[in-house]
Amino acid sequence: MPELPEVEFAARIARRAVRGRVIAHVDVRHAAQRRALPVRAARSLAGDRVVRVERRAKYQLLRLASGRTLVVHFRMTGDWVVQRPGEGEPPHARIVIAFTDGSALVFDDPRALGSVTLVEQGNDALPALGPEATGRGFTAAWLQERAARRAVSIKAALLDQGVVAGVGNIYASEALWLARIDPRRRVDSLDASECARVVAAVKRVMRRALSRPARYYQVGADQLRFAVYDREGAPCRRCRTPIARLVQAGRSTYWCRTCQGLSPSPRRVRP
DNA sequence: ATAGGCCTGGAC
DNA sequence: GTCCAGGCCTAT
Repeated sequence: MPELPEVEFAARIARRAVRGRVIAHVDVRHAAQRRALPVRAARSLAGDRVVRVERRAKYQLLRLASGRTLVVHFRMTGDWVVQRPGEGEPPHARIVIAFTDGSALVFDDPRALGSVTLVEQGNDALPALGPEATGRGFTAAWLQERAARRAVSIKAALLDQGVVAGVGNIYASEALWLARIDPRRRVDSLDASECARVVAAVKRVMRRALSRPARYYQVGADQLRFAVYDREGAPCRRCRTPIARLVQAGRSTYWCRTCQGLSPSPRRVRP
């Protein structure tokens, strides 16, 4: 589900639910999660306190009073469930962070691909990341510089977290449609004005998503949220051409062959 | 640059 | 049963 806007939304939920609370115990319920958070590490969390919750790209950082950091990544299907005292657990509870007041923050993750890791004070909590997709540092000049002589598509470049952080497969397609850029274009073939269009479009789709707190993505649900994603065969909102799907680097890309053609000047048809 | 792996559930 | 899925890492 989650790209930058959804993770931001989740971080706000976590912030409200856990800031200042003292951890009673942390239970790791799924063997796969134990690779990232071994039993020893989980056990060491008892008695620590969450002092604040930050977000960077698709990561959430739970800063602890001990100076350590819990780094959370939702991957495909992770999410928080806030559990009040006495409430039951969600069906796919993978990691339960229980607090001394009886409440809990539950990492719910059907596919169990997400991760929670404990990073000691002084160690890097995160890998190298490009500027935030919504940030001032993400500019046409930056994109062009990072794209120089790279033989990847613009679509793949947008998914590269070292180029721009927080964009995922859905909003990459959405942004390229908005910018009217063919997703198959080599990123180093974009000129300055095309880069500027892409950057503006990424920021626009991110901000739009941030302004409507849609927490979940569900296949087939709420088609109105997306212009092209998961709309193969449905009419383009600009020109009525059926939306096409292609696979790039193993991921689906949705696009409009007319609006996003390699040649300039797409025709526009009144809706 | 691409395929495969991690996992499970839902759609078909 | 088979195929597909919003992410990211590793190996080829």
